[in-house]
Amino acid sequence: MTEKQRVKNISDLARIAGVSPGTVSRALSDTGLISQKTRDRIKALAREHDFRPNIMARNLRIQRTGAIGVVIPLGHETGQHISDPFFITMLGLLADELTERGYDLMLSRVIPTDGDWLDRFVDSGRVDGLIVIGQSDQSATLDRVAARYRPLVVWGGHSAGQVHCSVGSDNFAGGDIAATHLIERGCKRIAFFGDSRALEIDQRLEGCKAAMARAGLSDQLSVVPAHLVAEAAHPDIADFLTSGGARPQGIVAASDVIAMSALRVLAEIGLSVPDDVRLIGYDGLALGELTVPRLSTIKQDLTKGAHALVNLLLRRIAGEDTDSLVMPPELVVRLSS
Amino acid sequence: MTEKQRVKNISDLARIAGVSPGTVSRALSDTGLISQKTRDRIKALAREHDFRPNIMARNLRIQRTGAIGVVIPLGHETGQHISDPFFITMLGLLADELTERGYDLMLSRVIPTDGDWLDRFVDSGRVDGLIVIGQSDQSATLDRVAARYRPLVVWGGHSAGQVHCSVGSDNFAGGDIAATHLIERGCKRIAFFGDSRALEIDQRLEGCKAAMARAGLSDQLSVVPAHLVAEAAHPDIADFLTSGGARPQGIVAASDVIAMSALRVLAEIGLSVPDDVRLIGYDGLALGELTVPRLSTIKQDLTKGAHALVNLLLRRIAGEDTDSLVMPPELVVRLSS
DNA sequence: CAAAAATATGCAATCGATTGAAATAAGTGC
DNA sequence: GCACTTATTTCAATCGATTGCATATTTTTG
Repeated sequence: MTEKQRVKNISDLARIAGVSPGTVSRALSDTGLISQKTRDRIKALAREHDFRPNIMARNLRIQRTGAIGVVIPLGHETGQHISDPFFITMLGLLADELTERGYDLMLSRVIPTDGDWLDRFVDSGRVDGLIVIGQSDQSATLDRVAARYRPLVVWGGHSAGQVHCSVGSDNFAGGDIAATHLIERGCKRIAFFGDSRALEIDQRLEGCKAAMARAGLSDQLSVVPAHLVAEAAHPDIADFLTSGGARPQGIVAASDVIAMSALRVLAEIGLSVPDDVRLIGYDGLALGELTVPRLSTIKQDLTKGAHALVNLLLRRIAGEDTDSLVMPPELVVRLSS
Repeated sequence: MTEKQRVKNISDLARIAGVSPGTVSRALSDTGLISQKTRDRIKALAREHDFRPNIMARNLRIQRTGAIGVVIPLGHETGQHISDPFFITMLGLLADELTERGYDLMLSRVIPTDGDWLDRFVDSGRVDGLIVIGQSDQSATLDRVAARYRPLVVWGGHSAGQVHCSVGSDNFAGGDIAATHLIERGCKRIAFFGDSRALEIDQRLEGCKAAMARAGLSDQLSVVPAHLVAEAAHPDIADFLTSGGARPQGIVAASDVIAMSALRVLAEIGLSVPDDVRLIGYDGLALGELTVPRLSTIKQDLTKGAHALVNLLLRRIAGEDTDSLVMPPELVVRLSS
């Protein structure tokens, strides 16, 4: 009650407690060595004056920030904003994982204009480690930085010879599964919607191609480089579907959001899903449950992914070297295919 | 090339340059006083050794962190995750605004279990200011903390006598507009989908009630406390619509995501939108463009909102006192109503 | 009961950049 | 060439917590 003078640092508290600052520090941080009695007394005192040690000073001294950077590079996208629900899902999961482990999450969206964006972040000393969500078209940059900066993990595709540590689903397999599924349902002409400049998407496309080839339908695949951002994807898709070419019987969308765009365009031009056109998305977002018809999709286990990302990162921070993780994707058949 | 010894601090660089650390500091930070010549020389040297001043030390000395906390309290929600695209949209915009102004964004999701969650964050000294997205049911906590901690702004509803500084749209007006719109289209029985424990949602509901009262339809409004989280909202809505009560002619959903859930349930039970039931959402998310039929909604200008949040926060950090901002919502009529 | 061992606390250097005041160098006027 | 500004640069204290080492206090033990 009688808050004579605000206790602003460890020395103030030390004075009040009649001990040295060092003792207070040790007492508060439970670094053995201090008798139970004084420890309790100091802790009580700290609570009473609601004193919390200054984090910046602590960070400086122990040389860690307690924060992990989460970066979303939007290299191949001209659109300004992160509008893909995929990101928030991943972000929410990462926030959970990191919080649980006592780390803060520092968010940064980046539109890589030069090859320097990642270096700047890494060297800023703001974070103890970095999680990059999606390679976009920045694999080279990621590899270069990963070679000198250990605590870096990436959500996304895995490619042979890649230097950086990545976690993701097997995009090639996913693309293959998606196309195979459509083929099994009788589709011959298939369109792939997605911009293959991004690594993961390219891999999904390659998977589709493999499936088509196996079925002897290689020449039946059209590729539409639809934007990831919903608003931008719409015209891409509309142009393709109304351009008068042979109408696809099946569509593999590189993300659930693109699939939703497609769903709307199809409705607008009066095609029924799945009767006229079969459609399958990619990601397995909760959103896919809300569409009409509910969206078939290739599901990535993001919970497991976020968990793995954080695990690997912490091991790397500890100095360990870690392998990439490729998780199997899962076909979820709902009503759109 | 001959990187004899890594330059890790300002003193190392000072030694190389043959000047004092103070001079290096001033040269690098463009604090006048240093001759153009040495300044250029030191900057060149810094670039050459790619040296960047240690941020933690800087922060400690100048007593600011350069980071703004963004908190999403999920008080009234039992669901575990942030799955509302509204958040990512807001988050993306805030990231833009903050980055532009040289601040980092520290993300934190909180499930308030005690009344202490906000204090902990505020006192942690990790951030220079705090943006809270949505009051949830934590208005009291927000008011209490705002009384002692200036740099705090909240996205959400504004209520008379509120202590904390908020930015948001006029939820009451929005609810009123939504209901009025449906009434004008001939709806008499109207249902409101949303959990009114959250302040903003309660205000939207009150707006609806006002509109209904004006039209002499007060007894025709049913309220369904649907969850914000999409997965959880679905059964809430399905139960209501299939419970055999009089079917509503119009639905006001408290968010676009809830509206999407409703859209799906309506499709499942074979009701057509807008022919059998008219539906309007709230938020004005890009997502609403992707639904079939495209979603009518009450649009909040989130870009302006994010801009205002950051502006007000920075003014508060500077010591100024600021008023809350209530923005007018806008009716966007698409095809669902 | 003294010596040895164990435990508790204090002391002071350290992390790395910033900044007010003091010192030095350069420039100006007469 | 001297006194006097003015422009640069250096010095040293500071931000606040941590921690190796030294010292003081207790406890144990022979």
